[in-house]
Amino acid sequence: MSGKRLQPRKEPQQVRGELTRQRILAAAARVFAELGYAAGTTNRIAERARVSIGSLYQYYPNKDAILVALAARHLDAGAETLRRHRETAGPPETLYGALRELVHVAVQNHLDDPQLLRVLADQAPRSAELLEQVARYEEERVASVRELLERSPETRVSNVDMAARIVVNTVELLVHKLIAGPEPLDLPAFEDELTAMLTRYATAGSERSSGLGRPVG
Amino acid sequence: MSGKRLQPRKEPQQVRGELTRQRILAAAARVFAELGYAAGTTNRIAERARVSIGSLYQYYPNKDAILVALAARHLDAGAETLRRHRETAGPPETLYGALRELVHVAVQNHLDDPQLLRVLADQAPRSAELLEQVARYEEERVASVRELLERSPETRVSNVDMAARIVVNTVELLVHKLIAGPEPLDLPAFEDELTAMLTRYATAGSERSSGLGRPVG
DNA sequence: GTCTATACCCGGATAGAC
DNA sequence: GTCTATCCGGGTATAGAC
Repeated sequence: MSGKRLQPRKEPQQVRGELTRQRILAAAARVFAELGYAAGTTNRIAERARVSIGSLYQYYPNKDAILVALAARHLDAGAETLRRHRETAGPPETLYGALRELVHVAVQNHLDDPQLLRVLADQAPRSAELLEQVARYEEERVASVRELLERSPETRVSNVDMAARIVVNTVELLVHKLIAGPEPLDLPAFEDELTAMLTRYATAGSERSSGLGRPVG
Repeated sequence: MSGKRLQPRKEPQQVRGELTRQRILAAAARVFAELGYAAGTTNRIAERARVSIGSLYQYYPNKDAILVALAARHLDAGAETLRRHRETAGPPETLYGALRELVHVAVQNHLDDPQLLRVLADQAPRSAELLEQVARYEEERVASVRELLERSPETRVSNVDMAARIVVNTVELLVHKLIAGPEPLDLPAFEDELTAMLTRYATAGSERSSGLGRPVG
């Protein structure tokens, strides 16, 4: 009973804790991006976060959990990117517009830390949980594109299922690879060309019928 | 000077040696394909090859060398696939034919061991040597496609450089991912659709002008 | 609640017998 | 020329002091 300590310590347990948690995550992002998953050791992450290895393990039970947290953060960012885009651009009206949105959002979503994203996609340990989560997400997008193709009167593809898989994966993979690649990329040109390819594919050359900005060629 | 051994031992040094060498390589292919590079330990490879770990290191100086050998073997197979294809089909005459060949050869080249190919492409430790070798190979193919696009009168793309990069990478990445994927793939349909996408892109919907087998749509 | 020190494990690679 | 046994390094994770 000696206390004269009202308003004790604000709430450092919560705030500072969350802060160092973020520091660790940020450090992990950079270390994984630079060295890959295998060479990105927990010691190195702790060092980069200027936190001892012991502290790191107080926030994350193991190395894998850090990667999962990073992945979750990326998925959230993806949804957020789409939301913000629609906030100004509105929902797409034409097939061309939808495909352009698909491409644009993917590009935006990979601009911040392409290297890390590549590690996440390529070297992530295929834990059943994470694997399933990603698969479900992809399935979702494929279904959405398939629906888009079916609904749109401009569509000319013969095999809608296959087309949807091809479109989604093409965007995803190309963006991953080309943005993360060593040589700098002319982003607007890239978006234009990729969107053009997808649109011409989906409409079999009848892209005049939609609200195409520039009738390429 | 005691010998009564003419025709001594045939030539077991050469023949049996090369044989176990191949056994090790085959075992490594399966182990890497199943477990990935990190979890595919040399011990496990030796075990699978029914060879002791000591013997393994007599044939390969380190783990990485095994991976490089595997990669080299794949590149050779690629060239061979192309050669055999042209042997019966002849060189492509039209833009459509060239793109179809590009797709078909890529698919054929990934049919034998897709899992392994994925490990090779994704998890290979980025040793400068291997990295450069792959980059050069890709640059080669991009240049070839660019030339193809420039030469062909049917071409309608606005940005030839970008288009060539997109085409080559799309084929490479899609084939990797979709063939290695869990769900079975309708190969002929896949080849048809992918070729259609690339052709429509390159010719901007004027694919009627070439020797197109089926005017899709 | 953050640190240091270290236990524990496992993989790559080598030594040396046969 | 193939084996067994082992070294050595390093990475994850924990114990326990402060």
